Amino acid sequence: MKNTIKLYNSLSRKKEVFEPINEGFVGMYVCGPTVYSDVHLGNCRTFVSFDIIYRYLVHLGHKVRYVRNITDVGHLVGDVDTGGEDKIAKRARLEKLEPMEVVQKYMNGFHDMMKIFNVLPPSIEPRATGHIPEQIKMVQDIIDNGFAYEQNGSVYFDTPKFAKESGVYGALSGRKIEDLIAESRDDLKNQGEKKHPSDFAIWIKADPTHLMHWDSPWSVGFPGWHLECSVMSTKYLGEKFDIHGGGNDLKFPHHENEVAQNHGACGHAPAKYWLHGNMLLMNGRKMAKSDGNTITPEQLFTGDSPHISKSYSPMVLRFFMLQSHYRSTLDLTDDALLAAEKGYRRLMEANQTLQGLNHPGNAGEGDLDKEINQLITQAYEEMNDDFNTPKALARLFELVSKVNGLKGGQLSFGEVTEATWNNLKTTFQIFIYNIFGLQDEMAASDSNGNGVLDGLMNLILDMRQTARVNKDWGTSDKIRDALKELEIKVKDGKEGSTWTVG
RNA sequence: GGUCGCGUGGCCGAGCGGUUAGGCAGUGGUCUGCAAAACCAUCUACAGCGGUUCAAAUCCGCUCGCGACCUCCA
Repeated sequence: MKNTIKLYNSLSRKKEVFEPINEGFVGMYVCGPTVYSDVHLGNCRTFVSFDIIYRYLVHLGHKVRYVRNITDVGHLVGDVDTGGEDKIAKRARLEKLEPMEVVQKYMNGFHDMMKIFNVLPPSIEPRATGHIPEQIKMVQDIIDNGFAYEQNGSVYFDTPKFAKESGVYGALSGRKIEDLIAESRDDLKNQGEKKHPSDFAIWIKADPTHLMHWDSPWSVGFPGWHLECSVMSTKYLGEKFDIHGGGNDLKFPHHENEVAQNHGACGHAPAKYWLHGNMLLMNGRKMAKSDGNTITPEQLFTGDSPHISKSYSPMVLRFFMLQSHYRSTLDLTDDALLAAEKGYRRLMEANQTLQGLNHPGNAGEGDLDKEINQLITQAYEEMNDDFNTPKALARLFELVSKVNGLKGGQLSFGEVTEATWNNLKTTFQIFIYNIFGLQDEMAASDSNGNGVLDGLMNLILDMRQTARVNKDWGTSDKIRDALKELEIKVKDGKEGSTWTVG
């Protein structure tokens, strides 16, 4: 199967054929979280989106080095000029903890949540504080190249100069250089140490009370936000790498400034393809920590929120996210989650059916065989087209109907070859588990000794079957109703009854 | 104010010039002791007004509504 991927490059604003810089190898950098508070759902959506992209690239056989950073210094609340405080330092002050304790605490929480959502860990997860010498070096390089200046111990990136000389500033976020330059007139009074309002700090002199600081040629201070990503992507992926990803809201200023820094230090752009995930909305508005419009993952899992009527499992959320394209906004509502939950179950149950159903052999090839193979091919084509998970999912659901039809006898195995059937089995496993990264939360048995449960259920369903054969409907219905109370659903099929939890 | 994007059927959500997206919900059937599940069929669409085209949800213009970024955010 030929798999040429097309992906939407934010830089060119169009879909491009993906051609790795080094055939067979892919370098991908995704901006990770600033660990100053609990992760919220919006973050999770971004990381799930890139997890699927990562998984798909790996599935296609690329050797992917996936770098996702942890920002643990430099990210300010507000702006340098207005006395912005480092987010981690502020939190440390408020919680009376060491900054590194804050970092550890929320980083652990972040990792736990990623695991809950079945997001694979990156190949390298570098931290800003672990790369201070490298950041100092890059600041120096940028100064040496004439794109930064020192001012009272802080170092600022000279955006007008860079914009004029490189012609690339603003290209990613669609900002016009003329507008940036023109800005200077109006905001002249508020620019503090900066020569121009759009200049940004790459090294910040720490005031004496600041909890995190390092020696540098300019001052005892700390690196500016944006710099860590330029430094760490360069260090682990090289000056030029394939994919840089992140949330839409990072396009400006974060990514724009990152590009500027890389240019300023190395003379060229860092990433070939820029991918941006779109925002998770709630009630039609961006879900953000900064205002109240938010729901935590924990609240979703427990149902403890005025926005939802019940609890939803992590995989229902993951499925919900798969149903929209990563570049589209996704509106979280209770109705949508309810629908996603049912869809998720239908998919997983069909997969259980599929895996447990063996081809009877002696079959020919018919239209159905062709349809199945075509749908499988299409599912891949959808993924190749800018990782279109909703469309790929749609193809899978069409296959679900085929599987159920074959199980229920509405469709005939006589039209499907054994090879196709086995291919279908494999394809489902690959898509559901390897690519989409879903987990089967309803599987009857898991690691902790559910052999006992299986045994009990077999016994109970066997007794109910006896009652049914004897037309003792009272007993059989009583068993079914009682199990339903325990959240166990019994489904009567032609070859006996099956059950699912939840 | 500047920049960008969006408005699809009861809900979510694909589509980007001509074909059934898909999920959930609804309706009618099949199956079933009944129910559930499953299968089959089926009803609600492309914000409004113009234009381009043989053909527009899809391209262009205008109007209305919404959102994001421009300040910390994934």
